[in-house]
Amino acid sequence: MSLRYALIALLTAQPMTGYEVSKRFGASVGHVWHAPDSQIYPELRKLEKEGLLVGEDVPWGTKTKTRYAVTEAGRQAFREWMNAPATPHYSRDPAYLRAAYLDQADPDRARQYLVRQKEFHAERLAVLEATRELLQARTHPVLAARFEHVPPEEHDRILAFRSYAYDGMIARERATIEWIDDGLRLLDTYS
Amino acid sequence: MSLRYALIALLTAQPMTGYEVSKRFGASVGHVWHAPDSQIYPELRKLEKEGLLVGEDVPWGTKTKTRYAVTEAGRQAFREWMNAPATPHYSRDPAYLRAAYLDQADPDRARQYLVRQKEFHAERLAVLEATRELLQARTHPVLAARFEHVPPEEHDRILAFRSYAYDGMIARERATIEWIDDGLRLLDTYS
DNA sequence: TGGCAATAACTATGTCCATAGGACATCGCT
DNA sequence: AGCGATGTCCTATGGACATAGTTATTGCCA
Repeated sequence: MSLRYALIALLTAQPMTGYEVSKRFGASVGHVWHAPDSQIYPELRKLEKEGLLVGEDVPWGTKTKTRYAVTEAGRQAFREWMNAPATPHYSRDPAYLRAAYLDQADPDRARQYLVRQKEFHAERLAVLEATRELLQARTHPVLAARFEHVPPEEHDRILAFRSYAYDGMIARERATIEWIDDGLRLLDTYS
Repeated sequence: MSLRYALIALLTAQPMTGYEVSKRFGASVGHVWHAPDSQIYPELRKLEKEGLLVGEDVPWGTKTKTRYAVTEAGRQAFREWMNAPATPHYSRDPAYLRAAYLDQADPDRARQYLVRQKEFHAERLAVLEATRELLQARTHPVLAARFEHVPPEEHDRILAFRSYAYDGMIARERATIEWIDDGLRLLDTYS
């Protein structure tokens, strides 16, 4: 259920075609809630059918593409979702499952695995930190587009919460990397 | 794909019926990889059909229930999975999405939301810490069952990696709780 | 011994999501 | 004018997962 709100959130910055959504998604809300094209396009159409988005046909070659904009109903639905009570969420991270049974793996493979994991998380950390910089500098394209039609006195507040989300993700990545280092040390101890 | 390995891992401790699996799951591997009954029962049958588990019929009233045990093929599949290269994993936590747009929520609702989230995470933290204690004391039922048929010199190693997984989850919960506290402070600043 | 709670085992249904594509458009080059 | 690279838009398929049930058995005690 979160994808739809991620899409609405993105489209409140500015109207976009499906392709633009799918591109910008990956560099903004997508950090926070990843989704592939194959989910984005159908969901956009579904949201249009439900009246949370309006699609405007734009000529494209001999065909047309659709530019989506958020409707008032869409804004309302988003606000309701934001104001809804919290629902518990089960974390399901395969890394913990593998970690728990790392004693069963070949120690060298286990080490390779952890090193690779560390690389993934280091890369993600770098992307998150870079994006956070862009936000702080107010040059992030989606944020900049949003600021163009939002009164300046709200800018700080918006920026503060966007950054806050990134802070959480960055802290998590850092903690994960430390945890992986612990795992490598554990492997050294027990092999 | 992880559920099946979580189930195999659990069943290597001792053979169990579907019901036992679904109960014990929640107090062990389930912390690491949550799954409801409706996924567990079909997956067990699928694993049996693939030969990774054997089911033995046990009379139960006028009917029978099935007690599952891991086959050698099952152990092998598990080892292969443990030795496979790491695959990236997209984190998808609705909490970050909501956090990013908390400026859109009614401040009181936002505060309620964060407080509730904090409760969830505090509860989960308590469960994880308690389970970790049980592991350390070697009184955790699943671990105890496993130790009965595993040579004593391997006990420490197994315990170390189980604890390691819990350490990671505990660290994550602690970090999340701190992050939520930051969010509450942020709300105070901007409202 | 009849009833009721707790235990045990399982199913149905729909949505979410990942993997893997397919098809047309535009641009720059030769 | 033709060709390939890249950009744009979208689909098909199956498995994973959540929510919400159903049916049978056992134990207990009034």
